[in-house]
Amino acid sequence: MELDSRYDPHAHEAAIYQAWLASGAFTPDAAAQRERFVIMIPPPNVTGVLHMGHALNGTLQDIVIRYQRMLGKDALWLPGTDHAGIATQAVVEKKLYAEEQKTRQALGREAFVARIWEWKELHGSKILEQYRALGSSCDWTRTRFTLEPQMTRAVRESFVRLWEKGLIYRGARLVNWDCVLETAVSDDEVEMVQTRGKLAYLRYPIAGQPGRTITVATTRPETMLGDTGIVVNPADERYTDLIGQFAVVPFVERRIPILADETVESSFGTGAVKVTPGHDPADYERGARFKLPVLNILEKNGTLNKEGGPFAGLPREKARAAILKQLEELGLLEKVADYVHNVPISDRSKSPIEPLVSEQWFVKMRPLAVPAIAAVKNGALTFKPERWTKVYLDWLENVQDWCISRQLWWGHRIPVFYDADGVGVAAREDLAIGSPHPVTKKPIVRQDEDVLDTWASSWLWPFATLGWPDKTADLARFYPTQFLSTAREIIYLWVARMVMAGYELLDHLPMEQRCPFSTCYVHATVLDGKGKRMSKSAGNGIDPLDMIQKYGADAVRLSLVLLTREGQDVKLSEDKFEMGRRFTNKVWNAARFVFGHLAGAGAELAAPLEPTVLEDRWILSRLAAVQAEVSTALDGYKFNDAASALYRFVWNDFCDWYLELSKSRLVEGEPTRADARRTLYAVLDATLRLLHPVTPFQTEILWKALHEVAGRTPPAMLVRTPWPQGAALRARDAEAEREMGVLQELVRAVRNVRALTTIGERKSLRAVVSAPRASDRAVLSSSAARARALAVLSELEVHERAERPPASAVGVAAGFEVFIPLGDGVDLGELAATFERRADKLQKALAVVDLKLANEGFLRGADPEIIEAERERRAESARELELLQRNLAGLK
RNA sequence: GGGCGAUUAACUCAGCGGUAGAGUGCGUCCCCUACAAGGACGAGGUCGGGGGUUCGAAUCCCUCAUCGCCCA
Repeated sequence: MELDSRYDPHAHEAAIYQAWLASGAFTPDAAAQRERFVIMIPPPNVTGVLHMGHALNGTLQDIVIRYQRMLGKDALWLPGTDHAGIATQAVVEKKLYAEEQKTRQALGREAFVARIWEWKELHGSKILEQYRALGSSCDWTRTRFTLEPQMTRAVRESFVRLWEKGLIYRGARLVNWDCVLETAVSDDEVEMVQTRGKLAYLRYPIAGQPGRTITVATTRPETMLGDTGIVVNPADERYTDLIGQFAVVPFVERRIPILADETVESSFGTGAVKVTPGHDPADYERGARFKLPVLNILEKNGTLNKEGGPFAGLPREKARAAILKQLEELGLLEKVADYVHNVPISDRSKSPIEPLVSEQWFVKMRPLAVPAIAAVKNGALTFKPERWTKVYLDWLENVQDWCISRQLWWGHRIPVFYDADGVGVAAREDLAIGSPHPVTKKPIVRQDEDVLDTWASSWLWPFATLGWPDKTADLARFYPTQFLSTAREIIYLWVARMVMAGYELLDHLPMEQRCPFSTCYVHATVLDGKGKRMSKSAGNGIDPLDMIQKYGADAVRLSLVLLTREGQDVKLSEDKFEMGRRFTNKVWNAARFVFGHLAGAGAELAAPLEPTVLEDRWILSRLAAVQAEVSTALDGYKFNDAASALYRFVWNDFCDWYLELSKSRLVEGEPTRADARRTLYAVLDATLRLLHPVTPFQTEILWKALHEVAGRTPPAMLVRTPWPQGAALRARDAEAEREMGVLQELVRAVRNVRALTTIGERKSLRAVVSAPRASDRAVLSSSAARARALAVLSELEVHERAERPPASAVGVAAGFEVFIPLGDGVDLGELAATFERRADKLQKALAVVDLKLANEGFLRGADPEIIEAERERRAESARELELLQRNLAGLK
């Protein structure tokens, strides 16, 4: 295979992905009886497009699943999408209106839902295709959708079970109401948007005290029509005498009580607070405490209803303006001040949410929360990073009942059927109109119109996707799962609910097997270069597909992982992806080099690897070290540690030193050529495996090429090749690492001299080393050829003690000097300046160490090894300082 | 209002009790048949401020400041 000198991801990615699919590598082997490892994808919205958060999360999951697969586990990453009730309905509704000027009502429920399905079939797999572009090794044969028939069965089963246990009830509650889409929406579909608004100060006359008023401040003046009380802090002297009196709401002339409430903050507004239980969550609670009536002043579309008195029929914005105007005319508007506050905005319609009391279905959450709380306390569930445990627990310990009904058409229709008296019953199978009500025996007249919140299906995701409620083979084999990676904002909405559902519904399993996943990894939030959250509305997003297009999927994956430390947010700008591209190009070229020298080596490679040459022993030792580092990191989901260890190994050890050292041995006739080739082959082989979870495409291509050039048939695609471990690796070799360290010091010292004088890079030099330590001399003598090659030396003399030849430059390493005779006319000024700086630093370091070693407390308190290390360090520094100072004079 | 996190080189971030590190950027030099998307070398930090614990603090504790996120 001829390889370009530049890595071009586009030339290969699509074909590689197809080959993976064709090989069936992503589908766990049905016959296998191995340990399993399962990840359920957090299902993205069908309407969604891949954003950087998905790309990061997808990368992390893919790294885990590929690693586990290579470890020999039966690995399953199950993909799918979420029907995203309100979002999807809104998309199609908008499209219908834009293209045909039709409302969904005009079309009718059945036809409209059919339209959504059409849309879904056409566009619903887009985001999953984007996951493929990233390289995700999902088992696409098991792709799920939260609204498919199997999921509907699961949803109905769960609903009926909860119903039968009395955990589902219907009631009037305050919910987030979207007046445009005319549905309740969940808290997560509401965004708090900081808004410059107005704070209006309204005067309410006091009943029976003509001329006297009490002033309340509000950002939503129109809600005054629903006021049923006023509260003041009992300690607030301004209002003491008014407590127990009544105020009169203008326009509707309602008498409302003035009550004492210690929770009122006297510093806000006027210290007197109007209470509108029908249209404000805090007031709803306050009203409940004081048993104030709940008044609803709004129609479902946001216009004022008959409670609005003179303003009935007006849309809320118009009512607000009209009320302010009329209050002003009546002298009841004290003032209007500018005020910055948070306004709840519906994500879907972008209209302000109105808290509204309406009849909804609820799930009692308290009983479900109990085992979910126990799960983290008994270790069945672990969060990473660990601090998210608290967020999870806080929510569960204060959990509110869950409003599961939505006034939408797209979703799982609530399986409750009513008789003529309105008595409802939940049923697993549809009850036909006219059939007898199972309890009352009267004919069924209708099914509930509402659908369920999307989370009421996605909370079943970890097991409904495997066939539950049926006891399928998949369910038995793959539940519970091991790893869930998700965004922090859905810890309660989704994570906590899945845990609840697992414990509540998988009652055929013992308690310790019910938790749907054992590790919940909360990944970083992706921010833009300035530290703001990426969002479509802010327009500061970076499209991952653009980046994949530009830099390649591997580069995007690697960059994301290198940039994201555990649990910390990541600031991303486009240029960051260069890092990944450079690295993939580096790997590519290193491999090209190896391939170039492996051609025709087939027979040689078959011999066992018995390294005797220093650099071979050294690189194999480094390989063992990086394997251990990467394995430990991945076992602990420390993606950044794994990627940076690989980055350093490939670039700084393998490319910078090993490949350079191998060059002179790869010439025909060199005695250690076969060893070098075998080592190159072994190291590249293992390195590709170690890199594969992070950069799967490129390593797969190179894997194939490596085997081709070696004249071997790869046993399998890299994707299903074992992780290098055990006997596949050599043990660490401390002696080789030490010796290599000495060689590297010499080479650096010579290069340093070249750079700081005008000698240049290529001129061959004679070098004389003065090395008092026998161990250094031994290494340098036996490695003279290596040193000559790397430092471009014509000659290397090694002495125990050598005098500095006249007119020579000098390099100083920790334990030895290297003299380079130059003849006259070479400027050594810069070299001298560097020596001075180094000497200066060493002197300071020495002073610190001396202070330490003179400190009795240190000698008494510190570990003996630490003290020993400090003494060695002192000696080393002193030696180096002496060498620098001795040579400094001669350089001037 | 409650909670969480961040603050280390010009930038982005590692390090989290015992010699301050990387990548990018910057400067100088180098196209030698793996790679100029490269190589070599170098400059550059009183680890946000102030207290405390300790023989020893970027690292642990307290406090302040600034920025960000979540919840109410």
